[in-house]
Order: sequence, then C-alpha cells, then structure tokens
Amino acid sequence: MTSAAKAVEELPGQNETDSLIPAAFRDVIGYHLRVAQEVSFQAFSAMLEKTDLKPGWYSILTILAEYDGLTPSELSKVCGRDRSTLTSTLKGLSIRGLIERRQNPDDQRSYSVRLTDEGRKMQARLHAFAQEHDRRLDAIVGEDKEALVAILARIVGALGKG
Amino acid sequence: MTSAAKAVEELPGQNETDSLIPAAFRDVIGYHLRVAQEVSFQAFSAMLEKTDLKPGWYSILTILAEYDGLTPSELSKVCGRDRSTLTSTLKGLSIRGLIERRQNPDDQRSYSVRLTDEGRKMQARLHAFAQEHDRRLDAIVGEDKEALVAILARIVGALGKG
DNA sequence: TATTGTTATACTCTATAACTATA
DNA sequence: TATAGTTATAGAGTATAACAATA
Repeated sequence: MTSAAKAVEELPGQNETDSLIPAAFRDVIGYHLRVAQEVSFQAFSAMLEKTDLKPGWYSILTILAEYDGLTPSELSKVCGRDRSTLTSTLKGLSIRGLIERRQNPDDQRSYSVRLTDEGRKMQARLHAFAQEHDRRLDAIVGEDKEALVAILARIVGALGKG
Repeated sequence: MTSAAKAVEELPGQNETDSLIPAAFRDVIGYHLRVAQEVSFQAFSAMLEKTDLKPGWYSILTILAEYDGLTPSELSKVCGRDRSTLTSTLKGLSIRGLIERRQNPDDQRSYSVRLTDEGRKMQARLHAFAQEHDRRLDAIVGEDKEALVAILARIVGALGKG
C-alpha cells in the first residue's frame, strides 16, 4: 500500500463518508464556500422530502408571496435565471393548484402569476422549514452572522453575474 | 402594471442580468451562501474555458498530485463523491494522457491512478488559474479570510455530509 | 458473500437556440 | 423586427442499483 493510500485509510472520522481535506484546498475560500453551500443545501433539501415540491420551488413561491402578479419574464429577472428555466417550475406549481395564471388584457403573449390560497399556505409551510434551517445556520455562525453575510454579498458584488 | 412589476422594472443595476434580493432572503445565510458560491464557481469555470477540461477535473488532478497512486475507491473517499461519479472523469483524464492506470498485482479488480508528466503539467497549469481565482477572492474578503474559512468549516462540521 | 470498477439510468439545475404567437 | 412564453436539447454534477470479475 502506498503512503497516500495509508493516509486515506486513516481518515479522521469513524464512517466512510468523511472526507480528507487535501492540503492544497485548506486555505482556499472557493473550496470551503462550495462544501459549505453543498451541506447547507442538502440539509434544506432533506427537510423538503416531506413535501412533493423541489427545493428550488420554494424561492419561486417566496418571490411570488412578495411580488404578486409578476410575469414569467419578470420573475426570471428577480431570481436571476433564464426565463426558460421557469417553465417547468410554473407548470409544476400550477398542476398542484399553488399558482394561477391570469391573462394580461393588454398583451396576449403574456400573463401574470399569482399565488392561490393553497399556494400561500404552501409557501408558509416551506417558509417554516426554511426558517428552521436558518435558525440552525444562525446557531452555528453565531455573532459572526452580520459579518458573514456582508462578506458573501461583497463576493457576489465583486464577481458579479458575468 | 402592478406595484410588484414596477419594483422589478426599477432594478438598481443598468443591465438586465442584475437581480433583486427579495426581502425574505436578505438576512438568510443559506441564500447568500448559494449565490456567492455560484458566482465564485462561475468565475473559476470561465477561466478554464481556455482548456478542454471540466472544472470538476481540477480537484481530481490536485488530489492525485498530493496522494499519488490512489485507487478510484480511495479517490472517491477523498473527494467525498460516489465512486461511480469518477468513472467518466478518469476516462476523460486517461484519454488526454494526463493519468495512467497501474494494475494492482495483489488485487486484480483494482488499479492505482497516477499522474503522467503531462498530467503534472496540466495540474500545475490549472492550479495557477485556481491561485489567480483565490487571490481575487482573498482581495475581496481581506482580513476576514481566516474568520470566514473557520465559519464555513464550522457549517460543514455541524451539518455534516448527511 | 463482499468488494472493485463500470454501466445504465435518472434527477436537479442550468443554459442556448429555435419555435409560436403576438406586438 | 422585437418580445413573451414554450419547447427541444444539452451539459455539468450528482446519485442509486445492478452487473461482471475477483476476493
């Protein structure tokens, strides 16, 4: 067995899902950002297994709770995704009776999206999961939260969407 | 036009790729984590367009540079992914002459993976891109870097790989 | 029986390009 | 011509289950 293989065998944790952090990644912000976001997203996703909604749908419902009556194009701007990515989400939400589409009388090509009463209830339910998740993260981060959010926002501002 | 639609129209930035941050997400760590990781990863990916390698391959090359001679299973433990996800990556690296597979004389089922000289050169080249990206992030984060990495590591430790 | 690497398959998230129907 | 929404397609990243070869 090579020395490298030995190092792998001597993983610090007890179970085989633990992973080493290669030395080349130890002080790399991008690496830690990626791994932290991954575990955070997975923890949130796990909570949503009780529902039949995909994790990404929560943000759409929440945007609609805040900006009621947006068109798909407007919605795509708010969430920063291409409008084509919204089609299947809106279909899924519509099939479940969580949103309704209202034809725009001034432009036959377009329509506005509104939460139904059921949609509002579901948004509230998912929001409760999200808040539980947030509280967990807040507890982990502690008093550094404001600083953390500021740093992350700075990264987004500096690297942009380009 | 609804008031929500007006808010969208009055997006702060000049170009249409800017996105609002819905109030419900403003103080949510998970949201900022996701967006920051996304722009960071995209910035790094953009640098790798000069090569014919996928962004994820850099980490495999770098792990091999550090732990030479791992088997695919060992490699999968180090990078924390299922071993089936490595097959196509190893094939891609092998086709390009960046790694070589050495049959394990003690176990005919297995083999060890080594970087070729070309592989080492390519790893160094990608590592230079990564370092450039890291320097950018370091400049953005500034003196808070140690604290940031500590917080992110804490999140990973607390939420685990669940 | 258990493990190794591979294959087949599937799912999430995303994007681009082309299509349609309007404008 | 340009825009709104949709469709078709693709690609990166991931996972599970099953398979053949070997242990």
